[in-house]
Amino acid sequence: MKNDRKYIKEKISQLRKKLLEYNYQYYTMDTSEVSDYNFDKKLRELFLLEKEHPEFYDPSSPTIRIGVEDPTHYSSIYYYHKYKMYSLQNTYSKKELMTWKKRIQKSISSSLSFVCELKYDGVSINLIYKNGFLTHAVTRGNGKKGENVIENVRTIQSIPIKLIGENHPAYIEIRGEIFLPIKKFLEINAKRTISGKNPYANPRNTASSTLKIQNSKEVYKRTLSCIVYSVMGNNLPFDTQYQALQTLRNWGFEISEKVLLCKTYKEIFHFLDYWSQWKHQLPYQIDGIVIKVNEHHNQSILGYTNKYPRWAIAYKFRPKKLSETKLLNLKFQVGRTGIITPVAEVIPKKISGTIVKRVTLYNDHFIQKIGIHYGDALLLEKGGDIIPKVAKVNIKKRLINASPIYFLTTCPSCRSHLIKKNELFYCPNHLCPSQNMRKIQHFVSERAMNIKGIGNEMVKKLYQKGFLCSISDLYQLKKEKLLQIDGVKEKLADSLIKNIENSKDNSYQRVLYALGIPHVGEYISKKLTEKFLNLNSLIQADEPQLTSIPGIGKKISESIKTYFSINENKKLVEILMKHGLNFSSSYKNIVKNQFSPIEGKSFLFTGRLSSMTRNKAKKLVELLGGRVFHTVNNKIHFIVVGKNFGSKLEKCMKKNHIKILTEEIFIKLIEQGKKEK
DNA sequence: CAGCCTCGAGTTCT
DNA sequence: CTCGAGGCTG
Repeated sequence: MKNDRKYIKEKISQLRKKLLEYNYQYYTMDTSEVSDYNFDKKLRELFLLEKEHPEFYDPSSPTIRIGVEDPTHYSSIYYYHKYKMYSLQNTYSKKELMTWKKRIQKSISSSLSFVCELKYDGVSINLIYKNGFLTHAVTRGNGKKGENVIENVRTIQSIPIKLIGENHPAYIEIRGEIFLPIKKFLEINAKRTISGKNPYANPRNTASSTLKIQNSKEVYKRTLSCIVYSVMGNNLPFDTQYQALQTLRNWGFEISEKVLLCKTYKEIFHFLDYWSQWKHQLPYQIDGIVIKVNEHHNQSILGYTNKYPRWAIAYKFRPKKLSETKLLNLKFQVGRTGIITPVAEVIPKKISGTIVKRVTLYNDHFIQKIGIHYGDALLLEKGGDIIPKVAKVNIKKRLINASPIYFLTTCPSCRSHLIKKNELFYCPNHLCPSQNMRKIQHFVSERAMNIKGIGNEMVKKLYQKGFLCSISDLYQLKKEKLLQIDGVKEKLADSLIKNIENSKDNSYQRVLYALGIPHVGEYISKKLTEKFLNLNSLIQADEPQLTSIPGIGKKISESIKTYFSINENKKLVEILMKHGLNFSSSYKNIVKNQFSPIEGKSFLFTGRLSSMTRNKAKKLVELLGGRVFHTVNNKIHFIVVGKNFGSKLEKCMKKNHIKILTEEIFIKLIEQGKKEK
């Protein structure tokens, strides 16, 4: 009996080892010692043994990747990325690429090299390995938080469950792209068509929806692929992008099939031209080329903006086909701030998976630039594959008597004379019915007061019936009025009333944003409510007080002053206060504002710090909600003085309000700031 | 004052 | 996602 167990254990371990090895060979070296048939046979054998002997369970077993694990096993599906997943700055022109290269070269004195990789058109994924084992696979989501799709990702053969080799970092995140080879995509669609289902629009969408299928065995059958391109973590065993790729390959991953390490425009452009010509020969879709600064230390000098790394750019191939449709009608919409937006209504046309009926023309400048006439044949593309955009007009199909488009001179809603400010036309009437309705729609919207059940359509109906003429009417809306709206019955009416009532609990910050003061969005609202703890102090604030907030200048402060000087707005705020909406910051907010040493404060550095780089210091300050400037100005609270400091210190000493800190005190502040958090 | 970055505002469809 | 405006840096 004892021997028997020992034998089984040995057998299981052998099978696991062999399968992992085969798997690696098959998918990375393009050769295999074992046929698919044998591979499956061994896999099945292992599965049966493991099922009979659960005591030998091991999360790294190759069987788990084919989805035999109990799906109820998952913990929560949402997962925060430890390192933010950025998107890439992209460009369609070589000229812009040259500007980019010149720009980054300005901030870097040493010689730069670049790595060019193919940009696979798939779904971004963040693979988390702890001590060499795959533990999570998280979709990009919004860059900070994604969905854990580990069960499905385990079925992907080109992703190792255990990294090859030894001494792997304790924690790493590997970034890659999951995609579906074109051939497989066509097969899946052929099958779907036969069984009467709608075919998928393109391989990318298919890969994306495949990752979300609940049944991992189905996912396994679809044979997704994955390539990886970067590693995040501490003390990584390489210091260039090129080495990172080689390391990834040694760990058992697939990397971009073609990689170029180079220095000059000429080399980069040659790579771009080559692949722009030959991309169709590849068995998968690519939508461009990614160009990255090779050296990690140069990457960290360049750093990141809020959205992208400054050290990388995607050169995208022009979207393949433009879809032609016809301009049927031109509508002018009035936004909540009075901006008039022209929207083209076109013959419905299917473009990469969705039917497009309307497309924005932004403003008059855009219409003139493209040169659109009534009845024109419009060529559409999809910006980022979601929002349709007019690329150009098919001039050949223009009718001889086609008339050019003249922008409106009066508001389509209230007939007021429009005012032109820069490129935009505004309706100046702040009582304009259309603007008014838009304001209500904004007020109830998800990001503002988030009143569920009352969306744009509902507001429109209520507005047209005269039940909802201003924001404040919301809070005296009676059930009997709601019941007069099509499709509203007892149950819905009750829930709407309840949701309106509940919205009174929203924070001051949300309420302020919901008012819709021009130029005051979510971010500025937040800043304002942190500095001015109730509405009264905001109304009474003068310009210098307002502009002392980073991000608020003359225009925004003027807009705020103007808003509260208009009678209707004053009345509105008064009524909302009576209804019990929040017009002061919560206790938590007040405490945060008063006691955090870093949050909301601005720093300036001079001289060299001994315990960290300036870049690191900057990141720490920003992480804790502070700001870092590089030149002396009136918004600075602290100057941190290091070795060999420069003239900035002298300039700061002339300004009485700036506190001078040594490095030690700065570090203490940081420590304290971390504790508060 | 140019150039960069961030924010606000408007938009599409499932 | 995209465009333009506003704010800030150098």
